[in-house]
Amino acid sequence: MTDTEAPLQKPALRGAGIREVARQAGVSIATVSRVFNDAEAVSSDTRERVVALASSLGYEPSPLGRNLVRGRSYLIGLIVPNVSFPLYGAMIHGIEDVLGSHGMSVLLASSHDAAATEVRAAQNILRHAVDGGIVINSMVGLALPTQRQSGWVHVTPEPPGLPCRVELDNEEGGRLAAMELLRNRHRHFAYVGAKGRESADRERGFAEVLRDAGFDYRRFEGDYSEASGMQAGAALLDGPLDAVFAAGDLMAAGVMRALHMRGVQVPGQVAVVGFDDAAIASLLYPRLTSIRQPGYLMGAAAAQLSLNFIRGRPTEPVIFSPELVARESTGPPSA
Amino acid sequence: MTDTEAPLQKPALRGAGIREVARQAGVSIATVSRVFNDAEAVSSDTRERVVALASSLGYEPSPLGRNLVRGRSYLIGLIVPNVSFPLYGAMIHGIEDVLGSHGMSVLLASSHDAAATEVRAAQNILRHAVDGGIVINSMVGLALPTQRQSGWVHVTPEPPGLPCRVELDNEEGGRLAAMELLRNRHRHFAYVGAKGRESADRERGFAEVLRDAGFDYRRFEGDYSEASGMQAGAALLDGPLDAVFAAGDLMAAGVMRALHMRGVQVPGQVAVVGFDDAAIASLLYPRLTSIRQPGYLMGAAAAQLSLNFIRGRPTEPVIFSPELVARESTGPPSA
DNA sequence: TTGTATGCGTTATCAT
DNA sequence: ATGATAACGCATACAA
Repeated sequence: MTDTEAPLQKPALRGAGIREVARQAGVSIATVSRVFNDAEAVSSDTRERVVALASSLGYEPSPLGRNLVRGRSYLIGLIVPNVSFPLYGAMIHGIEDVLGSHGMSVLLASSHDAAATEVRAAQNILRHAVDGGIVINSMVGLALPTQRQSGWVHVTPEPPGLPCRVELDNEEGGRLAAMELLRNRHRHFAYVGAKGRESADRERGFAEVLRDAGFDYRRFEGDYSEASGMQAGAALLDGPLDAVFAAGDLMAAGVMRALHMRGVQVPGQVAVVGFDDAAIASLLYPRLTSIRQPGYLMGAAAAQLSLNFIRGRPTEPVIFSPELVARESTGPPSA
Repeated sequence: MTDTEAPLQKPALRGAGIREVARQAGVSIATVSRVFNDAEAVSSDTRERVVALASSLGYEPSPLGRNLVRGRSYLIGLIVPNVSFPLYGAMIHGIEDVLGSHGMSVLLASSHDAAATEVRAAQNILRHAVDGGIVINSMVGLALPTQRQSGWVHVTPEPPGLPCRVELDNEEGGRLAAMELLRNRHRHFAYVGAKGRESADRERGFAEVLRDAGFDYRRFEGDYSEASGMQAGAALLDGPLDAVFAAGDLMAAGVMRALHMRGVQVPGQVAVVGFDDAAIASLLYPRLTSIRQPGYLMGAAAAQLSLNFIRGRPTEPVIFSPELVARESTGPPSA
């Protein structure tokens, strides 16, 4: 993939500069600059002349020069574990929208769920004089913003002390799942979780509601993969079971596949709730009830936080509430 | 979301500049520059002194100044319809890897499958003096690179005349699907397509192989959505049917759901092949046989093309071959 | 309203 | 091996 370093030929041929426009228009470069920053007053006469000449010469102010003199790049770095994960896609959408409406753009780098790659991604971004940055589910955590001044907002529950932070109320998510399952009069519950604080928070909420209703539950620890969900499904069938809450939709899919392979009806015999409301949730048989994270809004909030920071405004953590998306996997048996 | 335009406070506080480092080290700024571009020879004595002082002052060359004098931004614009779509995610991965290994970064903007948004995305990117650009499945087509000099590579089959282009051999994909279905001795075929050239190419290959084998097929036009796939499934059951090729995995999922709802066994009674090998393909019941696009490689190729263009090298279209990923939906009946 | 002049932080050329 | 110094393309304070 990496070929021998090539000659990187001289600066790409440039079009007319501000000087040439000024010369031909018979004005100073200051006036041309003013026209394009339409801040101060320019006589509509000269303005027209300059605009006409500029467009005929194909002139546009160079972002490079502008950035240098202004001391900013209008770039916000974004480190994301995996672009394809639907939740992150929604966040990116929100980030782009907010940033775009403020004249900023997204400099992307993926961490691919590995600490080493995340560090490389950060270095890649830091080479670019970004005005700020957003990191989704950082594995490196606080070690990141060390370089240069801070201004990085984290979208993750991990480092609880962080000032610039957007997170989901995972405990509430667990509560929602438990309530949905209780509503359908189940009795034998199970939680399929994973390592990390997110899963722990979800389980805490789940356990709390069940306890208050006088129920206990069994647990299985997976790793958010479908395979681990299948193991969970198989393992849990050893005992009485009629309701499963999985900390991720992929694991929920795995549980459902395991049940399906053993002829267990969903939701007839066992109800299943997932987490994230990924695109696959509505494509499974039956369609999967899930706890949705408001990804778009979380991304938008992160972007806004970043902008606030740049502008020197005080920032404080934003916490979002999840939402239950009820589908067939907890509803009445489907055809 | 858009608050009142804020004061955008003065240039972020800067650290020590090259001048300060030079002064304290008792050398000229030229020498400091040389140290950080370790191109020419600098006596290891002064080099050490400069490096030590720079790190103690927290100095790093400013990308802004460097970019200005070099006339490039080390940025490649990337316009993608939808970040979440797994195929595009794979492409982005490839793009990032190649670009990153050449010191370039990705400036991201999503088009969200709408022409208007794509144009906004392009404008957003063009504000940044990118050195080049990649656009995946452009809806605007050739209207895009008009502004500034070209240098944009397209990942799409749409404008066949484009010099900088990466595309998939969709016809071959259709052939692969037909061969897989023929291999399993089916007789009553159907194609579920959509508008656009991609679908047309896939159908052509599909039809060609079937014709050579002495078979005909029925057709249904959807729009790549699961819902349209369900309609197709329902409609096609009006006639004899034991093999379906859908131009997208979502439509294939819809077909399978429609069959499932009517008690038709897959693959026992009807075999199904999808396209793209999206993540959902391996999560469905049964797991879906699909035609995989080598997304990572296509992205990598696009990035390489873009780099070549920047370096003034000749570029020519790259065409990739799809690959059959055989799973349960065309295999023997599963448990 | 417009022009002059300075500086932004760096690289690169040409001396030395 | 190192130092002056001239760009790079623009914004802006100040003067007119």
